[in-house]
Amino acid sequence: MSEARDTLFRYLTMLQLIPRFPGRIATPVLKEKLAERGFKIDTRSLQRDLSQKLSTQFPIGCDDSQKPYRWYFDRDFQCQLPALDVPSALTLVLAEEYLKGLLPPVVVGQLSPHFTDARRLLDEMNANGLSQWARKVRAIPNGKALIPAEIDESTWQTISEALLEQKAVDVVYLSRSSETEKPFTLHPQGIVSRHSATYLLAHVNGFEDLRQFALHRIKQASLSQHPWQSQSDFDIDHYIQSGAFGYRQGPSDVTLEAEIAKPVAWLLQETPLSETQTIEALPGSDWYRLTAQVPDDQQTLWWLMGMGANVKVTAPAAWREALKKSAEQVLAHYQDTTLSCETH
Amino acid sequence: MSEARDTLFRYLTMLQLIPRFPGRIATPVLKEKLAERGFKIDTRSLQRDLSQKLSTQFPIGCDDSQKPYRWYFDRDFQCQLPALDVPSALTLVLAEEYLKGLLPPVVVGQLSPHFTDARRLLDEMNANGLSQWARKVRAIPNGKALIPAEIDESTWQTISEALLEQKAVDVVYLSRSSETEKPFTLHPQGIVSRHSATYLLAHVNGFEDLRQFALHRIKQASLSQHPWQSQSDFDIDHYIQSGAFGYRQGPSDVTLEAEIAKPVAWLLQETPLSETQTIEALPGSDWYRLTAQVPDDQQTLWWLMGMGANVKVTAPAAWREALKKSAEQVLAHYQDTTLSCETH
DNA sequence: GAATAACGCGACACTAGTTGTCGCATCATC
DNA sequence: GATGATGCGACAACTAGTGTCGCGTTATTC
Repeated sequence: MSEARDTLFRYLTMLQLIPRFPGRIATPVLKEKLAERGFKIDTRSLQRDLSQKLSTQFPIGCDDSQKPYRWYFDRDFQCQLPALDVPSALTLVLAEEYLKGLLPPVVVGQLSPHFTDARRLLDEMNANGLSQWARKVRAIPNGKALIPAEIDESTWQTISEALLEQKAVDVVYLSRSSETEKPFTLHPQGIVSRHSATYLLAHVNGFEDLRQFALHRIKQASLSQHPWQSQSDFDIDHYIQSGAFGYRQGPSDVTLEAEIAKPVAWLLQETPLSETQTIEALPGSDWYRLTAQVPDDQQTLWWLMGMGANVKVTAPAAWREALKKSAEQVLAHYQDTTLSCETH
Repeated sequence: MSEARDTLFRYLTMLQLIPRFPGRIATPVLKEKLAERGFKIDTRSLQRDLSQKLSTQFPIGCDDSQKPYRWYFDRDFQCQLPALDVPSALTLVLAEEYLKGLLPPVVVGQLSPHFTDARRLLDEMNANGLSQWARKVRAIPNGKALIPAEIDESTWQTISEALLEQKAVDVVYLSRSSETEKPFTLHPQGIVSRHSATYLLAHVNGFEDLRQFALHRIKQASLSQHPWQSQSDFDIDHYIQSGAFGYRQGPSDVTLEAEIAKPVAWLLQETPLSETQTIEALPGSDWYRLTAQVPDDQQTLWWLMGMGANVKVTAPAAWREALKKSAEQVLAHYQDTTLSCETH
């Protein structure tokens, strides 16, 4: 940085200070921020740089409808400084495929400059007769992909800003129970994304208890004037494990013991259930004995349930009973049409 | 670009041409590439720019152990041109949490410059007494997260490069069946990431059939001298749907009809199974009737299975039978210890 | 609604940085 | 050991960046 008088570096700093489109920055504000960073420069020079140099070389726009002009980058412009390499671009493409099924479209859209950058790079290879990456890469999601709930772009922006900058928000919320829209002032404490829905954890203004607000049921959101109300001892992991999202989790891991069929054994050998897993063949059959320290949570139980007849849990007893009971109940559903309760 | 003589723009181009650390670029090569892009400049100027301007202002290193000097960026340097905004940074943090459970660590590491960039931005807010983002954001994965298989960094780089640039690779592969390491020359056609494992689809040199190679069982990989052998009619979606990954999928969607318990109804109202789903209350109970067009695939069946007693499928009949049979088999497993086949 | 301050912009002179060229030293390659 | 490629210091010509001033226009304020 030395004398901090280097033009190139100042330009780069300017480019970093100019936000992407929904945001804008006024000339005097820019001057101020540059000064903070050691670039004390005449207003005139700044104006020249913006209107003659940067905006001709970069996709930078100017809102000149009111007098302190406001500058912004094109919505989807992005420039990686060390350009993306091929492996990173491929990774981004894979990441996008996964995330599309997990996060609301708008949230993934937040990253679109990154993804389009990767695609552009791969497309350019394509121009040289290569790649066709889109036909070569697939991500198969880990479970059934429900359709992520739609949320509003400005909602996401407001909420995430409020959460991270510790501000309160005024929202209009469509309550689950009453089906009516109500205004609230919320004090955000955390965000949890689960399945395909995303929840804000917040206090309602004036109350002490923490509540969940599904982002897709927030109809309007804006930063509030209220001072932010914090909960000093809030621990998001503790909150989740206490069962707030339907994921009870025992305080410590449990030892899972099960007999598993061959395909499951193969699967687990490659992508283990946990760090401490052991698998040994059961003599005289195609089955294997699995032992693993796993978290005592709903996820694991569901996974076992999904394995169906390929897994036979012997411990812990609670899971064994849960699986059995679930099977009985399922069977009961179908019992009335077909009489069958045979063992095989 | 106008005269293409603009210094700032040329500097930026240089910065984009200099790769991150494992890669390097020699001065004359850089000159050549700049010329391609319209910056015809004297070698001397280039040398000056590198050693006096860029490497003093940026984390750029120089390997001067042999004479055409080679330049590279610090391994983890990254510079977003329009800097990240808060919502994007939060999204990246969420994305990282999800991807950590889905992709091999090395592959996620490929994106670490992006993630560290986001974390740095949020940490800087923290310095102003704000944020503490790490304690506020969680992603709960969609299913049981198996531990992603480890793969080698250079393996990922080589394989992804080979796939996208249409080159053959020489690998040493630990075969699943024989448990011995064997050398192969592979002609990559695609990559599929599923659960927590990633597979390369490729022809073995001299053969016509496509085989799957788990990346974590590739012990060594290097670009091969062999010319790349393509399969013109290869269609990755068709390949997956033909059942290659255990995901049989019927050619078209089926109509799912089921009775679902209240919690499931709530879930599906917010994050639907499909675009065409309808849910209506069943009079006289807490149950609902669900109708939806869903893909005829294993994923959906697993999801239904995971719902256990909260879902009672009435159509298609094949699924109904599959669920029933699975429940019977599971029950059979546990039958020997507890006698029970009651309906309740 | 008029005064005042803020902002954008053209012009100009001055300064600083950039560029190509040349010469020489060093290193890789054959 | 010769040849050619590369790095680097120096220098002069040139280009581009900079601050200042003045004027016209646009917010802001009382």
